[in-house]
Amino acid sequence: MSNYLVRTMKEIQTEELIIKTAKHIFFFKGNFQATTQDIADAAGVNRALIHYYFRTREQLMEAVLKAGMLKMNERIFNITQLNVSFREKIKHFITAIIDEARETPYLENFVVHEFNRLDLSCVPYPNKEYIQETFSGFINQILDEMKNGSIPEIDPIHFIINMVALCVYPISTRPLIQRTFMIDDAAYNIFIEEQKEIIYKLIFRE
Amino acid sequence: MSNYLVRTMKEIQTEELIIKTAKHIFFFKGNFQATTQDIADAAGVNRALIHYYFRTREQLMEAVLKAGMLKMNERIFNITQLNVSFREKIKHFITAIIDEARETPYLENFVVHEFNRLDLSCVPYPNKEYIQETFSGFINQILDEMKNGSIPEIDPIHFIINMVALCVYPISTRPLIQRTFMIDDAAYNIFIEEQKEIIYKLIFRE
Amino acid sequence: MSNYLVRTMKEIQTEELIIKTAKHIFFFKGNFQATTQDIADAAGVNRALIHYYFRTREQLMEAVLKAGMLKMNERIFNITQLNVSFREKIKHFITAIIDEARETPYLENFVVHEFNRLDLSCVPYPNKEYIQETFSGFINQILDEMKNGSIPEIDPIHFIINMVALCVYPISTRPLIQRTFMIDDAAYNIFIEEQKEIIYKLIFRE
Amino acid sequence: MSNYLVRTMKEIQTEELIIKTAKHIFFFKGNFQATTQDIADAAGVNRALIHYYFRTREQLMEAVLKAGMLKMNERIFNITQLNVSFREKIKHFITAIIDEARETPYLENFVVHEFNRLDLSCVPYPNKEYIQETFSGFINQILDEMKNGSIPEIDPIHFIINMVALCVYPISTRPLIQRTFMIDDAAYNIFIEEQKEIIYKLIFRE
DNA sequence: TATGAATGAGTGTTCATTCAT
DNA sequence: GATGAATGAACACTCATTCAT
Repeated sequence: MSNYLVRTMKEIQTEELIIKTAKHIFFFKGNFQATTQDIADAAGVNRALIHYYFRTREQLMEAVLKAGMLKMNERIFNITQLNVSFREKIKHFITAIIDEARETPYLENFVVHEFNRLDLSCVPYPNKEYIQETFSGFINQILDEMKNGSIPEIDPIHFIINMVALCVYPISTRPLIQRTFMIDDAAYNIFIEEQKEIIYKLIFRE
Repeated sequence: MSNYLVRTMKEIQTEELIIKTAKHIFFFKGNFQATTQDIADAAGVNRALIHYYFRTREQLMEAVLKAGMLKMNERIFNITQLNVSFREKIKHFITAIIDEARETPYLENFVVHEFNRLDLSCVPYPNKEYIQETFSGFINQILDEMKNGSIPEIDPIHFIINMVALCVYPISTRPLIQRTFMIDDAAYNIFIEEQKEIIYKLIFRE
Repeated sequence: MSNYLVRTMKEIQTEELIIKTAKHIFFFKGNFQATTQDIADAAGVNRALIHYYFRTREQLMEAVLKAGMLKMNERIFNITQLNVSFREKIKHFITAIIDEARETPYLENFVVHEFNRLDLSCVPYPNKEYIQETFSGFINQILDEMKNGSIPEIDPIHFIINMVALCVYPISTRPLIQRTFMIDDAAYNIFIEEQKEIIYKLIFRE
Repeated sequence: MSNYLVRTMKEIQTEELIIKTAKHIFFFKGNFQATTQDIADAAGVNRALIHYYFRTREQLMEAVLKAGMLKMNERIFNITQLNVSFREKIKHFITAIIDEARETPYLENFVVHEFNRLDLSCVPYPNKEYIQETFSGFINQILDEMKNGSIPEIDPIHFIINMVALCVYPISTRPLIQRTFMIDDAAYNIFIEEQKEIIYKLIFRE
């Protein structure tokens, strides 16, 4: 392998390591106030390296935010691309969102938090066509299912948001729920697995 | 009125003003990084007064956190105390939670955020008996309704959490949803009102 | 004295102390790279106090720069206001500039240095009328003297600048000259006193 | 040509390029705070190369300072070596100093600045004999001219310094003067050319 | 020779906190 | 009770410097 490639790989590795660590801190740990030192320590690198690769904390945050938004878009995009029955799609969707939310329980909160903190004009608007393209097929399928009566007739946006709400909310508020109802970690994992089934049944009125 | 009383009233007023302002910043604005200066400015008081009344920022945060948890408990407690039919109770519950969530959209996120930040041992455990007392009547009522088939038979905890999820999630993630689906403020308010109806129908399978 | 006045005086004292120290460091010591810590140490105050009063280092620098420019303007203004003969005026001017330059040997260099560093548009332009008003009387007097032959006929601007050059240059480049010609401090002070006489004689061709 | 020679030439070229660029930044631009990155960027080389050739920033500064002092010495030395009449010598001197000062307007300021910054013991003392050798002929010539009355009788050191002052000061304080008297660039160039004539006439009382 | 990656020391700045009044 | 002044600790960020290649 040439020197060039070795260097490039090293660079990418460290940069990747930093952003991966930052994502873990923000999305998984939910420590929105994490300092550059916190991130550097967690990544096992020198604090100045964060500035070497991202110049400012803010630019790192932007990179993390963009990655977070991309992750959310992909979550929906992936499911809409599946070539299976509607019921199968929904089953996959629920499982995928819940399982991913366990890995990044504070993803949505972080994104909302950054939206509040930033001048929203800084955050690039989603491409309207891309969104429509991504959703239109899925939304049409939802409308079809409503017509044939397998699911209740409501605005498909409500349908999607409610489905996501039922998946994500119990995970993003997990510490709160566990304390309120005094559920331990093991029990909560079971609780979440049951939730998958419950959401599915709720949607299809079984 | 004696000087003593005047001072006391002033004290209470200022202390209340500070905590009220802090709650607004944390629960409504979602600015979890707010500095004591931010809070003092918003309250129109001198920064040092915050320390006069609360000693440290951390103790103010604790007071806000406790107020937040109390607010959430009361939300549920109030509804359980209503002497109306189950369907009416649920209708009230949905309306109350959604309307309150609009006033404090980041209440849950803030509490979770503080749980993550703090050594959990610092936060006083909820009184098990109090929780049971509060919920038991409501849970029994839910179980009754399940038995007579008006709502699906699931763990009542799931039932409550899902109902709250459907109410709170669309409000706490409002900025995210508005951007993703390009919904403006006016349309979103209508969206939320529709959501009340949709949740009710979803619960009672109408 | 009322509390208000005491506090105000304290504030002004410290703020004055900081800027006075900064002026000493920049104008007298010529340490243009002085850090806020250097200034704070020299003033015997906490570094954060500099930010308390001036918010940023840059704003302190601006205040110092403005004070420096004012000082230079006043130097010329004061001399033009004297109600004495032209020869007396020049004698006063030379003495005043040299004596002041000894107290602030790097004043001009500092101002030029800041001009180079800053976007010049930030530095407020001198008021053309004010400058004209200040100089016009003096310039007319110079022109009169030229007409009656007591001084050589040149552009009065040249006359003024050259006079200042002869006063300031030997002081602002003092370390350089002392080393080049191996002159010790005592000898240099004598040298400067002689210079006063020499400039006067050079101007009036005595 | 052998590899060795190629490397050596490249080495010298790059080293020369760096110091030439540094001199330009310090002597011409007057940016005394220039970082190694600033210098590297201006030279179009990698920042680490500066350390490869000069080990530390300080050693580069020393090299630049030495070059600056040498430049100033040569300026005087060159003129003393000319085999022309005293008046011609002075005419050359004035023109040479002013024209060179235009190319390195901050040379003197930089040297003084470094003298202030450094422990003076670091900067090598000028060789007394060399200075005497260089100046003695010139000084004797000045003394001769004083005796025959073509120039006023003053300490020759004063004579030299004042002549340099009149040449250098209007250039080193150029931004300050231009602003004070609101002179544009074109007019200032004319101003400087006039100054050459004025200094000559002032010295010889014409 | 040349360079990107990496680091420790330092710099401006902010902040919670304390104190005298 | 209320406030401006003052401070130490922490923060993001910069910079000269080193090192492996």
